Amino acid sequence: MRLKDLAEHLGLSQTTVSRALNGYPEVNEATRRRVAETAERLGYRPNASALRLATGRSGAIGLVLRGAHELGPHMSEFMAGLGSKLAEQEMDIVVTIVESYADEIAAYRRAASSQKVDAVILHSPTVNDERATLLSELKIPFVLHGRTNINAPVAWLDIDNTGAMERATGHLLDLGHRRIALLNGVKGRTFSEHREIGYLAALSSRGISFDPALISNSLFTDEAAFRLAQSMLEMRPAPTAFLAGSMMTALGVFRAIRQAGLVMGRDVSVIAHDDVFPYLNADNMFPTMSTTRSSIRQAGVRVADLTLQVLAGKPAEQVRELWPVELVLRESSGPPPG
Amino acid sequence: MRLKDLAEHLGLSQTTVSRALNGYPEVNEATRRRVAETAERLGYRPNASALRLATGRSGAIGLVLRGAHELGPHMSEFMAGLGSKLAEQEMDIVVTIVESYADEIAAYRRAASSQKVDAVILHSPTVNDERATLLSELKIPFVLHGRTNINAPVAWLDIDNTGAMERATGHLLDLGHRRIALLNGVKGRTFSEHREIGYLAALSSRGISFDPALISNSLFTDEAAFRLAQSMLEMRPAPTAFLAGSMMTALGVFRAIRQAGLVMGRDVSVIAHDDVFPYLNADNMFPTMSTTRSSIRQAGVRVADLTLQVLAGKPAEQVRELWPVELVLRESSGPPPG
DNA sequence: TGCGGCATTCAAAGCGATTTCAAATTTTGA
DNA sequence: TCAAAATTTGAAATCGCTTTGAATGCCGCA
Repeated sequence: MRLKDLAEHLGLSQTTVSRALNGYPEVNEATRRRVAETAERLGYRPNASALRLATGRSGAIGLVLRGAHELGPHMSEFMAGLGSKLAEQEMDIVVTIVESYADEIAAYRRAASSQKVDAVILHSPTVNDERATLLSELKIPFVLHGRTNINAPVAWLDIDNTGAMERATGHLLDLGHRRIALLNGVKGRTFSEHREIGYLAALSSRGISFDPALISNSLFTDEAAFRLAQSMLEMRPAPTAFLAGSMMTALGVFRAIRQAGLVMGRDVSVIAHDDVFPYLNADNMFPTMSTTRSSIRQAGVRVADLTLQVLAGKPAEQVRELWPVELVLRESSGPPPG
Repeated sequence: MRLKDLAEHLGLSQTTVSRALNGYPEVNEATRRRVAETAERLGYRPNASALRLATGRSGAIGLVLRGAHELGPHMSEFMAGLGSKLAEQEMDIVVTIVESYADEIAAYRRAASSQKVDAVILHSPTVNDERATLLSELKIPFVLHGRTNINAPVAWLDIDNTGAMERATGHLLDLGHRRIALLNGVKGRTFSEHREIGYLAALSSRGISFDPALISNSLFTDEAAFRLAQSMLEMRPAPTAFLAGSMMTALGVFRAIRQAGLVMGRDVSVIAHDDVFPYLNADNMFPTMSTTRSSIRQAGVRVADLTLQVLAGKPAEQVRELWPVELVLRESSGPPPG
């Protein structure tokens, strides 16, 4: 069923039918109703490719992911938020999986020249993210989930990682902890750097020196966290508290603590960053987990909003949001033993 | 940079340039090289919408997800596999997030009439899945991840859930367990039914009666599993073994066992189904987890393959694959106490 | 020399929508 | 009552590509 068929069926021109369906004013109300009713009854839908070619808009936003590590639980939560908002505008997400960084760059170039998507979401940026630079050079509208320092206006939404870590660390210090381990994300990512800055700020504001051996950088997997926590617990003096970068990390730390014959919340405190996974709830852990909490799904919803604003023409430099992070204290953190 | 511009730049017609780039035979080798080189140098890429309109192919496959529960860790692993294969063909995944079942149906209808995607992947089917029926009526090529019973040929790939559960249950029975709890997926899904069938088959083949109170159905979340396992452990006699539907489920069971003051692998055995998450490894749990193991990411890769075959014209009834499931015994399972 | 055959190239017709510009019809106002 | 204005409709151009069908030039062979 093409527009042409529908028009013939109605005894009208394509022009009029198109206008009727798209809500243009210059069409008789009776005609419009008749068109709408018939289109509905016949199940007419404009051909997506034709519509895109004619309008120049693709009705989709792009997400380029490096398969192995990036399409994990964080990304899927983020996508869930993103998609739920985009669905309201009948837009969808075009996911491109790439192997390498080079492929990722190529994917963006291709996206630009093939006009496959109207905008792109960029995530997990590095401190000076070349992809962001590339996207602005290519003039592809994009919104960054996170922050980066580049010489171009960037629309972004980020959470206050620095503030979150500063408060969590400060809280532990105030409880009397002196050796606090930071299981941070991979080096070079802005959020990792920000978290480290917050951590260091809390220490230095209380005049406490820091031990580089207590800071580690890794992926947020249960396994990596277990190994790191285990080896840190063998240090003498051992850390009395851990800051875990994600809930997966917390699971690994938890395991290491148990295996060392210690009890979380009594012998060792843990505060984890919680991106609010529906299937892994800090409140339902045992003991319940103290967290710095910020919903990544909500962030996805909002990033979708911002993307729509950017597409509507709002200048990138006016699109920036920094979200506060809650510190939620539960059983896994307390004063150090002794 | 349009084809027209490129053609003018080269002093050739659009026809020749198009043919040169698309590898048609009737073009001079020297010309082809010149075209290819210039296109590369100028960074020409065909406009995706125009190409799609002209060829009738959209270069994308669709995935419709109900936001909240479906876009979880399982789906993201599956997508990672799917996408890595599709990327080789420069195809991408169009993700549509919907709220309700009605929205999902509408999304398929829209996909059909707008020709937004070349094919669709259907997942987590029910025993008689109406969506599958709809898709075959709409004549949208699709591949099912899982199985369903409908009156139409369906291309599918599934794992042998029945066999897996039968073996796992049989193994526990042979170790001497008599009260084995099954924490199954939600009722109505084919995989849940298959697992229950396998479970029951193992019991009945050994002449052991089954207690319906030991079977539960829920989402695969840590929280639901915890609650269910907890209440089962309060039964008298309590189950001495658990079959956990996923690694998330296993985490909840693990927690319930601990909270009851019991030790996993000694007082209570657990065998979990493992979809092989890179961030949550059965080998790295404490104790290490016995599992029925089948990589969901690999399944994604293969489903992509099958989809391409279907698009190439292979009849759906010839596309069906049943994958065996490994039983991997580790520390979390052993003979019952006493 | 003339002609069929081959290798190349091109002009133009789609693909299915939107949109410009013009035409037809109805309403309005003096 | 009639011209002007407003309303409503339509023909045709356009978006950027592929593909059909025709044309061009060159070669070898009788």
